[in-house]
Amino acid sequence: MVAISLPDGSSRHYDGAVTAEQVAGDIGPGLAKAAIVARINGALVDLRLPIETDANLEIITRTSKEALEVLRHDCAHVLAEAAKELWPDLQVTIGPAIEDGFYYDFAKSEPFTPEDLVVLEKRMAEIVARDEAIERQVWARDKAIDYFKSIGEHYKAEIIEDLPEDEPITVYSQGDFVDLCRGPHLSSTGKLGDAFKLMSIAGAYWRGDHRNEMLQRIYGTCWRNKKELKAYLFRLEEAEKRDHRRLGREMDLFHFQEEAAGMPFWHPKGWTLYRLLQDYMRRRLDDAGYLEVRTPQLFDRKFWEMSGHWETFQEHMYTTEFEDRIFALKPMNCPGHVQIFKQGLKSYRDLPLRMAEFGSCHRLEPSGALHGLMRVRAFTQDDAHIFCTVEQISSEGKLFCGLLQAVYKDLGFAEVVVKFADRPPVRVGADEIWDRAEAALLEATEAAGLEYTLNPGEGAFYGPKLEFVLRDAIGRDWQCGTLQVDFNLPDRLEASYIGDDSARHQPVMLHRAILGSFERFIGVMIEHYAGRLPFWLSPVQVVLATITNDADEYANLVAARMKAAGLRVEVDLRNEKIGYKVREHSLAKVPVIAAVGQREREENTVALRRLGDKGQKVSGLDDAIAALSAEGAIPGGS
RNA sequence: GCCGGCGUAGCUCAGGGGUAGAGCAACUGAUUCGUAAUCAGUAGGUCAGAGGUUCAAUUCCUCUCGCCGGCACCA
Repeated sequence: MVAISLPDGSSRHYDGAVTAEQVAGDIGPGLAKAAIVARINGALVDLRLPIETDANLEIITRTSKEALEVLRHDCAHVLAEAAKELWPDLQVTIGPAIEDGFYYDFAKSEPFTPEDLVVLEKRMAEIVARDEAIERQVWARDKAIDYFKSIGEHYKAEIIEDLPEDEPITVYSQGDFVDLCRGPHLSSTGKLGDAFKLMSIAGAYWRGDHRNEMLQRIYGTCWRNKKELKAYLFRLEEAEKRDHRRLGREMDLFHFQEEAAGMPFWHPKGWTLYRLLQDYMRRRLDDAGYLEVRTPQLFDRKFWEMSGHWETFQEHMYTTEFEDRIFALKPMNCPGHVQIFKQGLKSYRDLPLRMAEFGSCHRLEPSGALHGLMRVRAFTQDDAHIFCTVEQISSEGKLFCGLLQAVYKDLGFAEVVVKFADRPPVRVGADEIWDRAEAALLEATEAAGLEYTLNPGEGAFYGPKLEFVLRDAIGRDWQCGTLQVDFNLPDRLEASYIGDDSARHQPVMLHRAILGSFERFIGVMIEHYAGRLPFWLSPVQVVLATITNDADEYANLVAARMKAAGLRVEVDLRNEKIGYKVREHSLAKVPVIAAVGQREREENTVALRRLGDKGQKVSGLDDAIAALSAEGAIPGGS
């Protein structure tokens, strides 16, 4: 007897082994049809896997969340089958489900073309229409290796060779296509449906290692139904509209050009935004007891050898040579800050010493890594180093987490995820110091009320770190802030302080940044807000648009008063219709358009139109100015 | 850096071995208008750069640079 317990608490009994497919059929034909896979005792398995002992069973249907991953994985297999049919000489490798879809990596001598995607997609639809049964088999290791070698699938054979000895080799077949796979899979290709689409062709290294050969990756997306697919494609279009590179041009914030690849040119409006953010950060840091400094851009190579950066990052540093010496543009600020710390003798009474710099850095990033403001070669960090004792790590960490949360909140990011990265296998420092540092950092995180996930073994070689990840308005994650504990650099650069025991001690250095870099953070903000920045950060807060020339004088007067109240105002006196002006300034994402005509002039009012609103609100001039300047106040003020 | 794609006016894009075209923007003029495009006219280009093939190259080929999609990298 096999007893199958179902999620509703009921159970069914069978004389012998049974499959989830049979159980679903017994419950009802509708369920059998909708079934995708089964969850047996917590693990997802094929519908046709025999259940031989008592078990908890849940039928996963198309509508359930877990179905998506299976559908996507199956879609990858159908893609592989289609590719194999169309190009029998290519080799298949791996093809997992990923967020929003799947990919499959192929080894093929000729590159795929965009037209190939169309042909592949058509063939995939045919395979779905064939409704081929998908069958699972367990093979002996040697047999599997021999088989895949015999059909010329050397990558597959390599994967099997590297699988742990005790891992069962499961092989799935659909039609003539046989693939090594852990599963689970649908019971037949017909269940895949038609809500999939091939998206792009890309290159990818075999096993993710740049020393290996490049494979050709095809990305696709797959959903439970056409409606979801359509919604996803729409979402992509919307995301494209908020691309900071596009908005940067449309809003006239910045540009790039090839003579300075990866180094932004900030236009007046973009620089206004940059300055507003910097002023805000500067005040936040002042209030939090940081001391701002400025260090040189160019250092003798020997300096970077001492700090240890030359050895690792030489290739990624800009250098120049004169008087037989090599100099490098600073790629980071830490060693410079240590030099300031080392000036004069420091006492334990000086600690914690919080040293901040809006440090301009240059890194020779690989050409393929550049991406708008998100990855640049010239950038400015909101960098600071806290020199403190081991005992102070916790309290300083907590203070920092609090500051970071306040800043993110002011900048409009409510969701912050924290990753705690602890000691890596290769590291410096005694284990007992690591114990204390990790404990202190964790304590600080918890005390700050931040939720965190563990990132085991991912800490820096010199100490544990926290990574702060922002979630933006459309659900994308951006790692911006960081807090790193460093035992190494103070040692290498011989920083010390005199303790209360009159002996020399080595300070701990906390590296920390909130924005990460101004450039990248501004990029993230532009995308988060889709260009519609908060009022206090808008480069132009109000445009005064006249309806006819009769109102020119009044418009200038209103603008002057608004400017006097600290608002950033532009005047549009052009001889254009108000509808035209509204459209233009709306597209430029100006938050408030103040229209003035004869009526406003006579009544001493302004007609305020908010970006995105349909109508406008007429208010008295004094009220409007008072309200707008209150709204424009920089948050977090003391 | 690697794989693939792309590079034509400020922007979005069409074209194609016989030295270029549209819409929007710009400029000029008319219009003075009440909330997301007023009308007309004018001007605008070493077709990314350098070589090569050809009687002739923006078009075909090679290289370089840049950008885009990924991968790798990210102190």
